[in-house]
Amino acid sequence: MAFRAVKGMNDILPNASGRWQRLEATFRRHADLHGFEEVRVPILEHTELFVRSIGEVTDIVEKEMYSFVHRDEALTLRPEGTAGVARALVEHKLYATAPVTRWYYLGPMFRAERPQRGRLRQFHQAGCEIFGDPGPACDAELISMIVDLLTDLGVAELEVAINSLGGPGTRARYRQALLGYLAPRAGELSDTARARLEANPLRILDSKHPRDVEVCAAAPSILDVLDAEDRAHFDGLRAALDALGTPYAVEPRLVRGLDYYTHTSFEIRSRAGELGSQNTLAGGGRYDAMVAELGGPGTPAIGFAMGLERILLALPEPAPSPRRGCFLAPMGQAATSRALGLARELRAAGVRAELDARGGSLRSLLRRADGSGARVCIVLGDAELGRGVAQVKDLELHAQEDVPLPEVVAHAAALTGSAAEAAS
RNA sequence: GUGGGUGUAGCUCAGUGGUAGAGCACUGGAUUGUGGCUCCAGGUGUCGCGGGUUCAAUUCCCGUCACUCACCCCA
Repeated sequence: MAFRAVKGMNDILPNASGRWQRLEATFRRHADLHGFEEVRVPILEHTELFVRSIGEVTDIVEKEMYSFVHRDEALTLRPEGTAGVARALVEHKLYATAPVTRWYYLGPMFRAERPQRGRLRQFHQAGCEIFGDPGPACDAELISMIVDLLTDLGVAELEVAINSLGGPGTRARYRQALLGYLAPRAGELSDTARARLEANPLRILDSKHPRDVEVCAAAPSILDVLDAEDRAHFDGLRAALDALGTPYAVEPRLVRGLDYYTHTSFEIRSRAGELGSQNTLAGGGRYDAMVAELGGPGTPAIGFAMGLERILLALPEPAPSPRRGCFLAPMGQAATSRALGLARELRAAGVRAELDARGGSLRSLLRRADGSGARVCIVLGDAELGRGVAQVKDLELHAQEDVPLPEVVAHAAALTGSAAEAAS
């Protein structure tokens, strides 16, 4: 094998693309139902955009971005979707057009991490962003939408975790409190956690390292230092989730790795399917400061992204797809000529039609027809041509009949059920 | 980036210090034109790559690469 795909960047072959299409269609439907419209932004952005929005000392920016300089321009393959979408909002001044903007996006993201189950270097996210609504009702609606969407798809064993990171003042205050607790215990922390002590102590809270978990168990909770406004928002979120009937768990140590979150942050996880330890299906939160940071007016915002590969891993095995369309099996030169025209007519009538002109015995032709997944096989040999008919076989019902050539299209359309779809 | 596991047919895997197998898949056939089940037949492998030990390596040793799981991180 001379060439391989780049590590961590997988092909999605036709045997899987059907599942992707269903997943994407379901996401689009739910997003549309909630009033979101699709926005498509570039995969490549100026490196500085991600540094500014995601945060300089985050792992993503420090070591996971595909960055390069091209003709004096520092560019980066997007590691997440929110920054580009927020940039587009500001660049086109769309905050001035409507008080609230609801956008969704879909597409590949890139992070240079070591691949493992549920973690790729090129992976796909679908996400929604709401600009201009300070919440917390819309925060809850977003979370409930994800739960509905995943449930609709068939993902089992969902759990919702929520937390509040408070506003900027709260965050600074909590940072000090946490540092006050952790610094004296630095010796008990893991190496990575200790290294993070100065730069980003909050991140130590969601370490999975047993030592860190133990140390953090008794750490002060951010929920205890929320100010009145933060608390009102968080209480409002909980009340709205209760009103929606969406179960959740409060996790005071839920921090997440992007610096831009304020107030609400959340994660949706599952233990279902073939998910490994990477079991966060969707995550998000409020980022009230980002739009201003990118040069726009102060605009509250919230959003989430979900990992499509992970959702696919969590999904149960799909039912085998039903037989559909026609397989044309001509035998001989004259029959092939006739079949060519027939196939074109079928397609014009909205019937999926596959022509196999390779010839062979009728047995092998039928085997191929069967293997193709077609509902109907149209056999056209010298005997049929001589009588002006085609043999139309229903591969599912094991029924067959000779049909006069002019009626074959209508007959096949009826059998495959394609006519109605084509007409509507 | 750190640690563990695994690399044999298209796929899933077995196997042995003496140059390799099964199942599935694929293709063809089973009274000269009838699919799925059944039966028969058919083929491919640099045994990941490089080096070492040995009369002899797919098997043992070292290195390397790839894949994979976990940490880390996050979707």
